[in-house]
Amino acid sequence: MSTSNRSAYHHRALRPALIAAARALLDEGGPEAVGLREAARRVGVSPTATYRHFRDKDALLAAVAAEGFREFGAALAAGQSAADPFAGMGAAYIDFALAKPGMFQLMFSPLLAAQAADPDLSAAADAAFALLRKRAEASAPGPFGGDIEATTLIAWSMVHGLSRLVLDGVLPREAAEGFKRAMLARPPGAGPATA
Amino acid sequence: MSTSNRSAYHHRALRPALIAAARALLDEGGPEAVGLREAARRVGVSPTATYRHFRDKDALLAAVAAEGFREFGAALAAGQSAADPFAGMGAAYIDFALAKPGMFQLMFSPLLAAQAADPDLSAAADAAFALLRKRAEASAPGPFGGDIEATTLIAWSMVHGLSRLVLDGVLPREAAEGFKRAMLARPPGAGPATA
DNA sequence: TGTACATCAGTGAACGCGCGTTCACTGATGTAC
DNA sequence: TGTACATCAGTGAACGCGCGTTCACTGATGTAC
Repeated sequence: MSTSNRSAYHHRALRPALIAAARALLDEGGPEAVGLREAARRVGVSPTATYRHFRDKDALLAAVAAEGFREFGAALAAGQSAADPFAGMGAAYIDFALAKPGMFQLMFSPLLAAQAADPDLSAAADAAFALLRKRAEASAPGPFGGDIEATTLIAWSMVHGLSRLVLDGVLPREAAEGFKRAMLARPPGAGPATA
Repeated sequence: MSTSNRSAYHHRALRPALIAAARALLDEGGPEAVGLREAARRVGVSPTATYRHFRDKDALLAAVAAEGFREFGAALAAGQSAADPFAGMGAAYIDFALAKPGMFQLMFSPLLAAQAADPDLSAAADAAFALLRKRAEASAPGPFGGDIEATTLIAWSMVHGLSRLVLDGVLPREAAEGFKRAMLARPPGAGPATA
């Protein structure tokens, strides 16, 4: 390691290290568990050092969430290359939420709206959401009519709601499997049912 | 007021007063904003007095959530007496979430699972959820097949997801109206689409 | 009707916690000449 | 190649905050006799 034997005073990669530490906290205890001081402690740096790289706590969270949205977009894109693209993307949505619950919760927290001015976060989120819309566009008319707006809204709401109900412990994890099977049996993108 | 001129030492109705104060905090700032100390402060009583009526903070929150679930159940029941019972109940679900966002978030927070042992909360939640299930039962087969489980899951996920996406500021409030219109146009309880 | 006393419902002070953020600072780096 | 110096990236101490919870306590209530 060429970086390990240099002076410890200058970390040289504090920003990504702080983001990584915040992610670890996110994984361990959800959005509530992420703190500037604790992240700094994990990296082995004083709390103050944080402010060299992030305006405040929300800026750090926004950076983490942006990373999350990029991974989310990639997962959705990969999902739609399944035999049934619509159901595939839906399954990818749910799988992401269940695999990275802390991240998912952060991404869909009020932070997103509060940090709307953050170009990195906004761009990452918009890109992911655009995938959903594109997919609905390709698959409309859905079972609720031909409106693309409505198809997007309904499909998105469905996978999002299922994800949250499972994450919040209202529905058991197996519900996600049942849901994915039902989606596959007759995805909303399959058009009107053939009676 | 026969109660106003008695000694202030014994409040006589501290429990409901604390619940009401907690609800007010919930309305003002969401679940995060609810605190034992602040609730006690509002009622004009020492923080310690709280412990005469609630084991701890979570017990107070559970009492508030139970109240919420009772109102939620009543709203759902009222909603299903609409011309289209399925869409009516769905609209009632969404309307409740948007009208009482703090309460809705508390009800569907990890608290519910954490306080599963609380009989009052469990009963209230189960009663509300049973209504959803009953409605799906009456309306199956839905557009995803005849499985009652699947119909419940899908319809519930839909309205829940839409509610959360709007509450979290991801979708604009108008989306809820568009969603309700789409539901009415072809509710999942209407059975397979007539091509 | 009056009184003793158990019980109930409060008080007030304190503990320990961790947080986000600001301040004045210093050590390390790298660039211009 | 060496040196002066601006800039950058850290430090350490402190502020003020509010929280949940525990402790030993006291004032008010209501019931038995």
